[in-house]
Amino acid sequence: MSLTEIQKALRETVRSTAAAEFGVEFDQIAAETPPKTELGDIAFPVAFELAKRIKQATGEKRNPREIAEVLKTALESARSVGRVEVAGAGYLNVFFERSTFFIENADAEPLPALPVSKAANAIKVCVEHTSVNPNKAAHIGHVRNSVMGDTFQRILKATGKNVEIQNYIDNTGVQVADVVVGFVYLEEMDLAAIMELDRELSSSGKSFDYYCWDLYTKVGVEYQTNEELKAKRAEVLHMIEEGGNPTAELADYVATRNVHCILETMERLGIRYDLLPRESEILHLHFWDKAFEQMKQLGVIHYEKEGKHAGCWVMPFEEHSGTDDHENDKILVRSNGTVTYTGKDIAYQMWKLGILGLDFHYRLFHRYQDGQEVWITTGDEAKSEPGAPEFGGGETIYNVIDSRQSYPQDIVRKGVAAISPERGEKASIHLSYEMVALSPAAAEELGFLLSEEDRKRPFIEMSGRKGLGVKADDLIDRLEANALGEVEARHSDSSEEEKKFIAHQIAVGALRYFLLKFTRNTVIVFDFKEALSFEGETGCFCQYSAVRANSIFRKLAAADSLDSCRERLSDSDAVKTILSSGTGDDIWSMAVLLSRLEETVEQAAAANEPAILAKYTFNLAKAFNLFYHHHRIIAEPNDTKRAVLIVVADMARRSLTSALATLGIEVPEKM
RNA sequence: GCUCGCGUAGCUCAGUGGAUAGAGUGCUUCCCUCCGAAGGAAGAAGUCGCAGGUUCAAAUCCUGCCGCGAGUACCA
Repeated sequence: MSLTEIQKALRETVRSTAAAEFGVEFDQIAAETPPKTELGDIAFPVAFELAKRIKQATGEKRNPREIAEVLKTALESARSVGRVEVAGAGYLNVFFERSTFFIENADAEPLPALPVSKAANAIKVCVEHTSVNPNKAAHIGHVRNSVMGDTFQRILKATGKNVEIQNYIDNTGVQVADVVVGFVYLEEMDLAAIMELDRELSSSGKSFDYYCWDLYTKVGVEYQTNEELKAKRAEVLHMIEEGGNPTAELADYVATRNVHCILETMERLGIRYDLLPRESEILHLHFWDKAFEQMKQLGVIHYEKEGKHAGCWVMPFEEHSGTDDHENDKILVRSNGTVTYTGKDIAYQMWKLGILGLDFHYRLFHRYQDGQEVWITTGDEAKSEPGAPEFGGGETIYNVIDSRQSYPQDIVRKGVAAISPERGEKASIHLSYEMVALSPAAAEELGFLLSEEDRKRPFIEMSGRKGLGVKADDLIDRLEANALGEVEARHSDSSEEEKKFIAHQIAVGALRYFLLKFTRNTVIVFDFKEALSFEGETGCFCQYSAVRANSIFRKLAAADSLDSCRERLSDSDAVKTILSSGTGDDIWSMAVLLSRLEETVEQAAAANEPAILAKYTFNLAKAFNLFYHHHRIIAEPNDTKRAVLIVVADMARRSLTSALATLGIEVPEKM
């Protein structure tokens, strides 16, 4: 019986006993982990709650301790339970039957569902993340989005879901238009010239997205004084939206090149996608028209004849104002007949949920080195390619979008729920997160001049338009260089290739953990020293702990092979003695902690919070370091105890490796 | 104005109503003849923003206030 199963059974015991003995129905049984191993393995503060409910129901006053005693008897007869204590005013502290649990779980998989198969009965969910405007290189703020989304999809897969990963490409928006304005009107380039430039850049080791980053900034600066240039933006945007003209062709080239660059950046971090849905197709395949039709029919939106919004199609939205004068109704179709971004987003969300009644056409966009495919949407049926999986139609849709967009996300969720009340708002989940900002010092370190006012601010928002930000590839490069220095100092005898590979794994671990250790609603104020650190609460610390654990198994004597150690556990009395001895608590608490991975993953999935798993992983690594320092594992003289220690070390390294893999972090061969 | 988020150790942050509020970092002092020191041990460091309330029990829930941030477009 795994820990999760035991917990489930115990909760059920409490629930049914409360119902049978006291006639009180519980839906949620609170359970907690006691602060110390000596206080038990799982605790129920449920007697207090019961006392209150009995009083409410019957007026009868019952002593919590007395109630706890009744529950105690029931819990004691449950499987895997050693003993139960009533502590304090009425706590129920449950102690597991240690040796039974330990022997049963010695070779259990830490996460049964990893890696997940696309089983036929698995629930399909969609996760949209990254969605960087394809007009420049990704910066560290974008990476927070991608790492969050990628980690969350790994967590969902670990809970048995069939996950589809989408990266939305806004290839017809103003940001792309701005860079196109730069190319055409500042650089005076046509498509051929841009393709030539692209070739020159790649042959000199420079990247297209970095070039666009600078150009985008240049356009932004120029707009401030050049009204004529600014007027070109609307013109260019219109051409791009319309399609089928040289400007649109040029824009498509620029956007597609940037998408390739961003995919390469993310691949460095182990982040991949299944599908790239593009805005151009949402426009050209008339997704909005279809959604519009449904919304009109269902009366979700209405045409405004007078007032502030005269001539527009609006959706009522009162959440943000106390008034009922409809001032805050959301406009979906402007008075000139064009659709707003939010309108398009509702149509797109409907497609994701499989309730739009339209589909994209698809073609293969990219194949990763190991053969995994990324597909992209196309509006031209003739260009669609065979072999595309079925996309969209998720049971639940997770959108990883920063918290500044929670207002439009609210509207999308409510709009979609109004069209499909049976699915409701629960089907759309906004995984919001706070931005990555720069400390004033970090901004100056990047060479930006700050005003007096800015210098006093707690942080400064990154801005692609201003070119203010830490580019993802730059930071990964720095991390890899620093890690390589450390690897070289320790393993000068390894091959260059191997050293670089290890440095890469460490760099990815450092960056991913750094972005995951903060909870979603914490603004990360970026600090170079902290982000580049390999000490303390870092990915590197967790990797190092797993590497040490692995090294134990390289030095194991033949007689102490894992199999023979597990066999030695069959002497359950000897195991029992060891686990109940002086150092037994220490060994036992390690075994319990490492068994909590599955529970933690489920908790992270339920709370939509990857940081929960990151914190657990760090605590597991720390606990293993402690265990490692307290016990001589290989040199332990007692045969059974040595077997127990080796088995615990094995369980710990497998749990740690699984936890790290779910965070998208690999364990290097050596460090 | 309204909506949302935040305020916990010098700093950066964890903390599903439950037991003595915890990490990392910084600071002081130790520990490699050892299964790898990217590590470990010990110490100092707290008015959980303020004031009320609910509760057997509040950092956690409710109300008010103070401070900080974001959002509140016929932009995306």
